[in-house]
Amino acid sequence: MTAQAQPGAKVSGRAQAQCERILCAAQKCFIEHGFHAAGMALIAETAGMSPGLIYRYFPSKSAIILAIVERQLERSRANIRSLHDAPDFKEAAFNAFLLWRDADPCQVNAALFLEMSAEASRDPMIAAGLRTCDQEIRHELAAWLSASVAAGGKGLSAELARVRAITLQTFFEGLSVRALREPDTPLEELKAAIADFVDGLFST
Amino acid sequence: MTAQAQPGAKVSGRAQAQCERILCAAQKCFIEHGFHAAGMALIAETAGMSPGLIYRYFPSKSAIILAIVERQLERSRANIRSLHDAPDFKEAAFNAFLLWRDADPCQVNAALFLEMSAEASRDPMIAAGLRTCDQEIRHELAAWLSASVAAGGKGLSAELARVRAITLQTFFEGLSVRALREPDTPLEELKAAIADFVDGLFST
Amino acid sequence: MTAQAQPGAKVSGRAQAQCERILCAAQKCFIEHGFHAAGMALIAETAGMSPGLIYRYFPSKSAIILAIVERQLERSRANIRSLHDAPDFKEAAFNAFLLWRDADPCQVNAALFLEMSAEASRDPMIAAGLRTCDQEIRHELAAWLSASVAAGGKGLSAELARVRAITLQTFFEGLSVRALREPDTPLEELKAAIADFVDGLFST
Amino acid sequence: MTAQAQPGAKVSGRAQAQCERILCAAQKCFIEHGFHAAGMALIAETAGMSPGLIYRYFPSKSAIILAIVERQLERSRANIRSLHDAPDFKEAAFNAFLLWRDADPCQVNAALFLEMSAEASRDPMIAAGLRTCDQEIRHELAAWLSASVAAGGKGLSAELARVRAITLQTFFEGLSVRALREPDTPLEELKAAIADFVDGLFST
DNA sequence: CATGAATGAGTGTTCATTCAT
DNA sequence: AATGAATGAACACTCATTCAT
Repeated sequence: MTAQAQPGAKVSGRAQAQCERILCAAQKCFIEHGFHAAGMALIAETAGMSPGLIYRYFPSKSAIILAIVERQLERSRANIRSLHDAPDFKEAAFNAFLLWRDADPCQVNAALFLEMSAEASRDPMIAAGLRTCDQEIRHELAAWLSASVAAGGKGLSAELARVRAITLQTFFEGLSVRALREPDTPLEELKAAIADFVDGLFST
Repeated sequence: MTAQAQPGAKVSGRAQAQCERILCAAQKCFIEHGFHAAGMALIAETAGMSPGLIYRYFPSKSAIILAIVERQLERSRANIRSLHDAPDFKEAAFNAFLLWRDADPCQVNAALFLEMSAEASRDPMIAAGLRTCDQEIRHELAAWLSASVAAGGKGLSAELARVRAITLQTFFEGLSVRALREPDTPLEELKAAIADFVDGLFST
Repeated sequence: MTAQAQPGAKVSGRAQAQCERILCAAQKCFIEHGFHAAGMALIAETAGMSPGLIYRYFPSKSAIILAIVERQLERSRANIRSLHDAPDFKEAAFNAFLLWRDADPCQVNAALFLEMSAEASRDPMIAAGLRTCDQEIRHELAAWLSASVAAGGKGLSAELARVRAITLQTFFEGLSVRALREPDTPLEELKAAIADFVDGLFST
Repeated sequence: MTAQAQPGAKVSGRAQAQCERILCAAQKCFIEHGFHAAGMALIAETAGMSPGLIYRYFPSKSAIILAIVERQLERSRANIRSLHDAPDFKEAAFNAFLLWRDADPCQVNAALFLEMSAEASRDPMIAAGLRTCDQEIRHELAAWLSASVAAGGKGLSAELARVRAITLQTFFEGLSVRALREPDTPLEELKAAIADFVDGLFST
């Protein structure tokens, strides 16, 4: 019961807490200024530490992005799993989008999502990380779509589930772009478009 | 009526040609290396001129992006208008995506599209340009959707046309993200997803 | 006759002059502060230009050292060839050492020589450059030693000439070390040691 | 007489042991990576202690080099004294060089020797230390050279002994440079050059 | 109109040194 | 006595932009 209090965990806890501080600060800076414009000095200042200290925890700037991607993977998985219990998918999708758009600075959000996607076209490590992340999320989505209705799923055939997972993923990624390119789009319009999309797919 | 009678136009013609050369070169470089990694020196070399000369036609690197955005607007409008004559929307959508993904260097493509979207979150001028572009495209789409079937349209009500234009736009933007994050996705899978999406929206 | 005035040579002349300025400044800085302690900013300031401009002419700091090494090679060769006409080798050797020790900042001197040797143990490119330089100088020395007395040489057998070239080279390199480790050694003592060394080798 | 009776000495003994560990580790690191490339962190790790602890025994990185120089002085003296008993100086000189070139990590060797010499041109404390070291070694050499043949010496006059000590010292320093600049020189060539040098000096 | 040499502020990263524990 | 996390001032190098020619 007191296992959490063991000294080893304590030490590791300190390091992990520093990593958290750095990742949160980096996310905030990347969102506000973009990946290239956010210098290590700014990230360090935001994290309340010196630039040099960051390199004790991450070997490079790219490694920080990579860590953000990997951290996000688990969060996305949790979000998708929560769909199993959602009474109305249309509502759930809209709420997910809202969270995604206006996430607190310690969550990946739409802006950072695009920033990372753009960076992937240059940095192979980031590209690989994103690819893995996307695949896992798609598998999770397909699992939900092919689960029986009784189990909170949609009861689709395995084949259709795979295709529709792509369709859903694509549309949600499109929403991220929308949020960035026309941030002042009225929410009702987006809600209507989401409804239009979901109704079409799951109408039968 | 004769060209010689308009010396101003002649000069303007040359200037416009230079602008074209710069914009094409810049697009090529941005697509190949990304917005930040493509230096002005590379753009100048690609355009076959000196770096200094670029600044005679564009006040800054951002201004070049802006011009690319605006130039793309007209092209997109033309693309959408061609939908009126397309026999099968599903097929047309897939072909549009292919062009978009593998565009020749003088066309905006998926990679550049995301690059610009990400940049917009920092540069207000680019943001404004993209917003205008998106709106015009959406209006064009809505016009097509609400046109009568006889006129090559879809005969939707004005209200539904507006919503569905957003839905379509969102999905296509999502396809851009897909193309960048998982470039090796089999084309058949994407084609199936596009079909899944279009079938759902226009099934009735 | 006016070939030197051709425009091509003029342009190349400008670039070469800049290279010279950089190399001279770098040599001065390396001698005064050492290779690592002499920052690019200091070299640039010494050369009367901005740091960025150096990189138009040399791709890296190491490349500057390499260029210095290569430039020195030709100078050393010329020095050795002048031995053919020297009436007294003992005198010539001592004078060569004096020049070497107190060279003007645009000549490699003892301090820079050691700096480069030490750096070679880390930078393989510099190591390769120095190796080539040493070999060429040794060959030049051997050629002089095996030339007939009538031709200003020493008339040694080819085999002995090769060995003795190493002996001479080694001793001269030792003089560089001496000049740095005990700079206030009386010149007469060094002159006596040089005489002792030369007398021994060429006594018969 | 008992160690316990001298608590001060005990403490000093521990401190001295720590100093030894640091010096050996530093020498190893300097030889393997060079003076500037060997960081305090690496030295600390090699010595099996924390970086901070080193500063309890040495005020700076330069102080470590200085201590290495001083420690080497005694070792060199011992080496020279062993010449008294050497049957063949030529052989002894070659063996000394081999040891010098491939010394175990707790001995100063050729690479470190040059590293220190180069550093001396900047750091006055190191320069002073090296100067003292060189003088003592030269005196030791001169003493051997002027000792009677019966005593294992060379029986030179005091004056010639002083000069020849410089000659010998210079040549050996030159061998260090050779070892670094052309490490793949065949040993036989160096042996021949050493023989050439020694034969010349001691031929009569 | 056109050049390309020149600028200089800015980048990610390193490392000798310090100090709270 | 000992730790190792933390500092911060460097460093080599880049690149959008300017300007003398």
